[in-house]
Amino acid sequence: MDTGDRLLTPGEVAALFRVDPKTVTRWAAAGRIGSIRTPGGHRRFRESEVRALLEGEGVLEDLEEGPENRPRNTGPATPGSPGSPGAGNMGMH
Amino acid sequence: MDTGDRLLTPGEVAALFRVDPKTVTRWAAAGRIGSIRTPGGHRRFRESEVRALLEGEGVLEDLEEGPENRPRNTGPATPGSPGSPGAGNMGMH
DNA sequence: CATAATTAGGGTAATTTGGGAG
DNA sequence: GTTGTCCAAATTACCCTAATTA
Repeated sequence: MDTGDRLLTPGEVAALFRVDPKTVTRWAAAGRIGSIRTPGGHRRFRESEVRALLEGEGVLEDLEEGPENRPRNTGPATPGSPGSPGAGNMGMH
Repeated sequence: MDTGDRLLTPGEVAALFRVDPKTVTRWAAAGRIGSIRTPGGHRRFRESEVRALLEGEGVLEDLEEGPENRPRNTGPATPGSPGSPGAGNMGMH
């Protein structure tokens, strides 16, 4: 079961999300994303978790391995993403 | 499961932490991780200790939003947990 | 004993960390 | 409330050659 337990560096995650590494660090500090710390203090993120966050909730099994991005969903109209119950963690008011 | 008393090579530990073998060696040199030296001078690390350090924060609790996903494992607690004998790591500064 | 792969050692660049302010 | 950039410091990654391991 290779769920992709590879660990990613903050820079890798930042590049995936198109944000600054500092922002990724803040997500980890806020507990919004799991992080593994090296004995030296640096953080490592799980590829599977990052992918899950990137996909929102698409539980598709796509094992791509190429730099190219898979073509968009050949499906019909855009599903929109109305649901996205998200639920997650936000709010905190 | 065995407590993992096997000895791992720097390369193995490096792959687990997604770091360079040199970095693992540096951890051992800094006393951040216990290391066993071979008569030749190479270092070996304990699987149990490495796993203990690998325990990251992660999102242990379910933080999902999918109504159809609930791999809740109410199984009995794991008896006989790894006692991690002797391993008194914890490098504090 | 010989070969291939890994590891150790030193040194320098790149990345990451943490806090502060916009 | 979140994100991006500034700073200084620490940690990590890659370069090399020699020794050890398998």
